Amino acid sequence: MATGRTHRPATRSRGIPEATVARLPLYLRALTALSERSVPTVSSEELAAAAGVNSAKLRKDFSYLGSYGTRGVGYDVEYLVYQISRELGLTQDWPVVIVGIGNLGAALANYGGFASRGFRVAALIDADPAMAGKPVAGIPVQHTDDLEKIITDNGVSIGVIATPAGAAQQVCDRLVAAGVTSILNFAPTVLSVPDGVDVRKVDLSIELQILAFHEQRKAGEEASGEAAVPAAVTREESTDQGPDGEHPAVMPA
Amino acid sequence: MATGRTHRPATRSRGIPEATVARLPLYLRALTALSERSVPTVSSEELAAAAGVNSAKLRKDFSYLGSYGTRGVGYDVEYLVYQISRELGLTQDWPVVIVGIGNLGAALANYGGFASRGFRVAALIDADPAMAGKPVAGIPVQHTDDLEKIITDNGVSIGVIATPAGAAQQVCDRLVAAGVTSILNFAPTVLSVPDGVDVRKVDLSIELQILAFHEQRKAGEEASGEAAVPAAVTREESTDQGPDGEHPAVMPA
DNA sequence: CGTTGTGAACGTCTTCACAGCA
DNA sequence: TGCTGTGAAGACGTTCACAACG
Repeated sequence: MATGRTHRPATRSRGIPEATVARLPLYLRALTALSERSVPTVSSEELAAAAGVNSAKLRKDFSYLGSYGTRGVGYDVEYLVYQISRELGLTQDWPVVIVGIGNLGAALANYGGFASRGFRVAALIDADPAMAGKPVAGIPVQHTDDLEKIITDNGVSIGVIATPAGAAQQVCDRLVAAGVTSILNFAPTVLSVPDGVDVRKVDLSIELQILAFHEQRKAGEEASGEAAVPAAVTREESTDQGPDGEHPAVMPA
Repeated sequence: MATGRTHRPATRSRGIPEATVARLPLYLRALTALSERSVPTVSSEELAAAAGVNSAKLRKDFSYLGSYGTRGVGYDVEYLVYQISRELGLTQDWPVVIVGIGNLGAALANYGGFASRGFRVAALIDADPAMAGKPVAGIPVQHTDDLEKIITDNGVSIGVIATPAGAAQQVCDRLVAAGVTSILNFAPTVLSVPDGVDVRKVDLSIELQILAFHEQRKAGEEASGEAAVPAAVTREESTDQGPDGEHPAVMPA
């Protein structure tokens, strides 16, 4: 068990809302696609459709960044790409280390989506001595012993943990001690980090469990009068919900 | 561009809040760990710490499931494991197909976290004829041509898409047409699905971009009076935020 | 005229604080 | 007494609807 809590008064100052930040990469991706097709301007309606959100939300999001649109016309694609990139900090280069080069770590190392944004895989690190020196995605794997030196030498501030759950906290502690202040955690563990360090987690099995929950709901209601939906096409995340009266009978074990 | 929108009035009926559903897997994992250590009961405070949330939130979450605790004592670990599993639909077996057996797909096939919950990898599917028959994680890869038959024969309702972005929508359409109603999408694309189909997406580069945003903020404020924090340990997601006055000067391209 | 930018209304999620119960 | 369960308050996020403006 860890030490004291700092209570964190959630001083969300005059910054961009977290929900908006989480959508900026989506907009950026849609805009990049438009840019590649040499589309010069785009309306909030069109861009929203491409990003899978509704247009009011998109306009509100953009309003936090500034007034980058032209009334009656829309947004200049190139300009917006630049502004969002800058806001996200992607105009600079972020060296990243990946720790744990198993199946997942290797997949991450090979993933093209990193390099295309400002991320550069500076090093791959694994605890298995047999892996050392072997190239994965063209980058030689280095041993965990050298973790601190690798972080320092490369000025790494973002680390990706793709180790088994048991090793994750220890790796995390070492990353943080060496100067990493942002961590993307793929291991199914809750990481304890000092104040000022950001952790985001991606848990594959959690996503499936959430789907299972909704799937179960659907199955339980298939007989209900509901089938009258005209099979229209919506975008993403339907979170469909027919009427359901009660909790399914609470009976003690 | 897709067809009409159905507007979806967000009829979140008398169900469990989505935010709560998203945390149930976390509680379940923490509880499973306690169960393995044969801990009989746990307080909201302890369990909350183990799951990385605060205790008020946890109690509120559990209150949506029913009154499963004992005042003055806490929660019975085994009983809660059962109740949450049932609520999530994990007491039944969910056959899952993974489409796109590249680095990521292989990592997913090998991921132990699926089998341990109620998920069973029923089939691996890839478009590359050279992959056909080759076993990955002990399961022979099958060709995309047989997708519909595989779905039907195995009664699959949950599909995982780990293909390149370009193939994702097409694969999605075929999955849905064959009867899949829940999709976990790893491809960096917005999927269009009919009403009643759930899509959840995991985008590795988006998570990194969100980290970069916060990282940039930290760097911009390092000189501010702030360093006086007593290095206390908090849990997860600090979302640290020092004071920041202005948007960084809006200058046209 | 068409589209942005935004106040105001609304809904959802989190946190507080304490009554109620074992 | 100690911990759960929950109303009430507050923060946050989304949507509406329209004024502002190129």
